[in-house]
Amino acid sequence: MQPQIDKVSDAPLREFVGYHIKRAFNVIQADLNDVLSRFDLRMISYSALVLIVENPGIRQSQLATALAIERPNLVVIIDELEKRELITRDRLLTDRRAYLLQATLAGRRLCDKAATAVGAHEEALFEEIDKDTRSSIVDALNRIEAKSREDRS
Amino acid sequence: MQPQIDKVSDAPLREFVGYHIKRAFNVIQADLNDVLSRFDLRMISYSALVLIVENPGIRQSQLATALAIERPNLVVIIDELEKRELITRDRLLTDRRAYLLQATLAGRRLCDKAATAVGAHEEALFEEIDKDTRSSIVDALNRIEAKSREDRS
DNA sequence: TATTGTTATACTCTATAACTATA
DNA sequence: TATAGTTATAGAGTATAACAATA
Repeated sequence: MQPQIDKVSDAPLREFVGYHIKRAFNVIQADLNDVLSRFDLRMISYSALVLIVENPGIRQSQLATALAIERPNLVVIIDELEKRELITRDRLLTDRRAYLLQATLAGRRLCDKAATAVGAHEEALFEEIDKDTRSSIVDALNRIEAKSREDRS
Repeated sequence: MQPQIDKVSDAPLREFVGYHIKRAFNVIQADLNDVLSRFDLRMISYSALVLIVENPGIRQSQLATALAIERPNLVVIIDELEKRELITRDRLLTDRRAYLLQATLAGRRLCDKAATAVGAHEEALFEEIDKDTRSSIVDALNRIEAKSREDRS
């Protein structure tokens, strides 16, 4: 007799918290990109826009570091935001190698609208989870992040 | 005067739990792939091997569904596991379109060794987080996953 | 000599259409 | 006609090397 499976069990993987984090993140990312598509943004271009709004005059290299992506991969993202006139890219007068990034009024407005939509989407996803649980989750996730920084040092 | 940024603030992004989940997941994935590279496995091929060990006789289409990847993308993963003689791929006698996947002894042994290493790696990452907090995190993540399933229905 | 931003390129992951062999 | 697995291919996302301009 050949063995056959009726219902697939992923029990051994469910033992790992990381597995649950991956599955939840897949859901969150799909939802988020769905929300952001209404503004012609993706997760990465939205994050870039938010950081430029929050940090007027940020350099491309600083932005790449903050987004944890390589400098070459940022170029096309910045190109697009600039072409849509959501940001400006000006030479730094005291160091003409660098560009300073700033959001335009249109950029700040789009960022606000997108942030509201993203916030509503988060609230819907997390509505069953009370504030205390959320902050203990965030605290735990921050500890994991910190863990990797201490490994690298 | 041109505005310049000394220290980049990602405060607006940190408001979103999803942002923390993404950052933590990046750390977990990098660490996990590092651990698995010792066994010449990646996250996806390890997950596939675990599910084949746990579900002897699983079909490729069932495995693709469980891994949440498309059938074409599974082929190359299965090819590699078969070439390494970690799994066997046999025709189902009652439906000669389908393949049944089973782990070999070598496959089960590698899976065990890898699972031990992955478990140790998880334990190190989560050591500061007590059992109760872990299970409340897993519970919350499961609710988020369930949320997306109810949206799609 | 080192750094900022850029170009070219490659590798992984993922998604879709179309094919084959079976049902 | 529908399904299981396959092939080919294309699109994201990400990584490295090498370049021009500037420091």
